[in-house]
Parts: sequence; structure tokens; C-alpha cells
Amino acid sequence: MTIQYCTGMARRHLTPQDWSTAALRAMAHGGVAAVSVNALAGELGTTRGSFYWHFKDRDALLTAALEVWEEDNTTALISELGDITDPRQRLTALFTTALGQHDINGLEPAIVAHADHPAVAPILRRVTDRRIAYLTDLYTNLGLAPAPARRQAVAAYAAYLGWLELRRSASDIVPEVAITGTTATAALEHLITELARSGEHQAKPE
Amino acid sequence: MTIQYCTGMARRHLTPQDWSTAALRAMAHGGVAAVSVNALAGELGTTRGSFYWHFKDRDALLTAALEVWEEDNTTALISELGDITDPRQRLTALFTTALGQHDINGLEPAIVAHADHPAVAPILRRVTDRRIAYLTDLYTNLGLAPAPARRQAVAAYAAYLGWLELRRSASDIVPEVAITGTTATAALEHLITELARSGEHQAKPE
DNA sequence: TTCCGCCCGTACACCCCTGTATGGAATGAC
DNA sequence: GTCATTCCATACAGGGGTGTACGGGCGGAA
Repeated sequence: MTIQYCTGMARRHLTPQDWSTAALRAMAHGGVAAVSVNALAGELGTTRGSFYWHFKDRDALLTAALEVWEEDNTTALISELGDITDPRQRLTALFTTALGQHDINGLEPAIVAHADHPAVAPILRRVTDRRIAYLTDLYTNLGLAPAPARRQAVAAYAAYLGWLELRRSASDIVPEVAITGTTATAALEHLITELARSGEHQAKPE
Repeated sequence: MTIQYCTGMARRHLTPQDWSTAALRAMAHGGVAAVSVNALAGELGTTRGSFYWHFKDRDALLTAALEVWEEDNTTALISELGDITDPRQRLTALFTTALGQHDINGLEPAIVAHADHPAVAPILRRVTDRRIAYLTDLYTNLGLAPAPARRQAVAAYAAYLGWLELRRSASDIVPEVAITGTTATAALEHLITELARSGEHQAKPE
């Protein structure tokens, strides 16, 4: 995620990973349109000749970057939570981890804004499907029947997406959403516990 | 929202409103980058000469279109709900009305994706601020104290934003979110009642 | 040393978009 | 009919991005 500026005379060769991460940062900041080979080359301290050696064209970079996003924010995240046995702790850890990515803030709104793009649609479809399936499985482990578990999963995922969007659009107006991590404020914990408690609420009504 | 194609020989003169609505539709479909004077002119059956007579430049169109969005989806929406006296009915009517805009689906993700744009930032700030303030006032009328009312308003607004985003990105995967209006499915009502009930839950815990 | 494959820099043509300048059609006033 | 205003069409210059062709440095192998 850090840029390798040319500090000495010997500059390391760039990898497709470098281009992908740079593309994700540009996409998170200025949308899909900001992913221009020109701008990324200047940002990485190289020229477009390097790019067209590693990638076929711009669409190949988009798909590669989105696959990195899929891997880091879905596949790796789910596998990391496999150690936690208690489903309630898994749920809390899942949301706190997912909401902790401040550097790539605004990436998901940018991706969703171009949901019709041929390079975006299939990956966005896979990510959404897997995330909702994981949440459904999680709420099922919490004691919900399949149908309510899926409804709860959709609601929880929508709340998570909106939380990201709100944090990007108005973190100064709504300062509660800007803070996360271990020092989460009352509003963030309110949302998470609300999503966890509502599932419990239906499983065994008090 | 409907395009005035040149059906006869006498074509009506275009208004700035026509350009604004066309810009909003393009923005909802392809993001801010899709708002090009060339494409809109072709879509409206005219040339760029017409555009530059009504508007100073492209940024003027963006601000005008976003002000139309602000008026239609915030100012007019709030004033329409003034007739309903019961705050709970107001809350339900608010979400069902706000979620009923299927034609401009994906507009808010596109706007949020360019939250840093100088033409987008101030309007997005006003809209977010007013909506959260309205929701906070609504939850206060439901019996919540100021601080919990604001927390609940932020959570409810985040759920609404995420619902829109989810409906745009994966309406085929999650068919529950695609349907709305009077025949809202169980998932949609689940989210709304969940947001309404959670406020009630804190006001007078059972 | 010489050669070869990897990686990058440079130059070129092409396309799309913006903004402006200018001409022209249509409409109403007189 | 003449004229002025409103609205749109056309032409041009400029800029930025993409994709490609080609050349050159550079390190390892024979």
C-alpha cells in the first residue's frame, strides 16, 4: 500500500501487484474513471511502457485489481475468522475488521457505481454472493431458521455497506462513523450490537 | 424522466431541466464520468451548441443536476411527509417512498463515489445533513433522548444507503431487495421494522 | 565476450471530450 | 417586409487518454 519512490539509483522492478494496489487506491479516491494508466504511471514513478508489459490493456488491470480486492476483503477475511468458534464473537470480529479498512475508504461505492461494467459485474457478483452466504451461515449458527437468517444477513450487509458509504460521504458531519477499531464509539457499537441482537431477538424472543 | 424524441417535424425547445434529468439518468447508470455533453446531446437528439447556450460549462450542469436531485429526493420528500402526524407512520412512509425510486437506482453510489468532487461535495453534505437531522427529529418524536435518537438516525440512514447499494449491485442475487412499494417483501419490511423497533426498544425496554 | 530475454522509456497515431466562435433557422414585434 | 432575439448546428483548436511500435539498458548463460 506504500509507494516505492526512486530513493536510490537502483529501483526495483514493478510487479502486477504494484499496479493493482495503485489502481485500487486511485479507484477508492476518484472512482473507476480515475484508474488511468497515465496517472498510475506517474504515481509509481514509471511510464506506460512498463504497464503494457505487465498487462494486456486497461481492462486487464481493472479485473486484476478487483480480484485483489476480492481476495483481501472477502476470501482472506473469511478464512481469518475461521479460528473463532463462538458465532457471536465471529460476527463482532467480522464487522470490526471489515470496518477497520480506512485507507481504502470509498472503494465499494466506486465499485457499485459501475456495477454494469463488464469487468466489474462478475467480481462484484461473486463478492456479494459470498458475503451474504457467509452472513447467512453465521446467523444460522446463531439459531435462526434459514429464511430469517438470510433476511437478517441481507439487512446486516446493507447496514455495513451504508456505513461505509456514510463514512466516506460525511465523516465530518457524522463523526461517530469515522472512528473505528478498538476505540469504536457508541454509534458504531450500536449498529453492530443492533444487528447481532436483532438476530437473537427472533431466535428466542424474550 | 421521459425523453422527448423528435417525433414530428416541430421539436420543442430544450430546457435546462431536460439536460439535468438526462444528466441524472446518465450519472445513475455510468457514474459521474458518464455525464458527457456529447453523449447527452446525442441522447436528447441535439448538439452541444444547445448545451452551451443553456449552461456555462460541464460543472454547471453537474451542480444543476445535483440540485434537482437534492430538491426531488430531500426537500420535496420531507415536505410531502408533513401531513402525516403519527411519527411511526411517517417513518414507514419515508422509507417506503425513498426506496420506491427504481428509475434512478444507483444514483447515490455514483454521487458518493465522487464525494471529493468540488461540484458534488457541498450538495452531498447538505443532503446528508438534512436527512440525518430529519431522522433524528423523527426518532426524538418517537421518545428517544437526543443522543440515542441521533445514533439511531445514523444507523437507519446507513441501512437505507446500503439497501440502495445492494439493490443496484446484486438485485438478481438478492431478489428481496429489488421489490418495493406496497408489495414489499418480508426482507424489506424486516429492515424497516427492525429500524423502527430498535428505537422503540431503547425508549421503553420491555 | 556475446547473445538473449526481461523490463522499461519514447514516439506516434488515434479517439473522445471540452470549450469557443460563428453561422443559420425560427419566431414574434413593429 | 425588416429586424432583433432566441435557440441550435457546425467548425475549429486544444488537451488528455489509449494502444502500439520500436529502441535501449541490464543481467544471466554459454
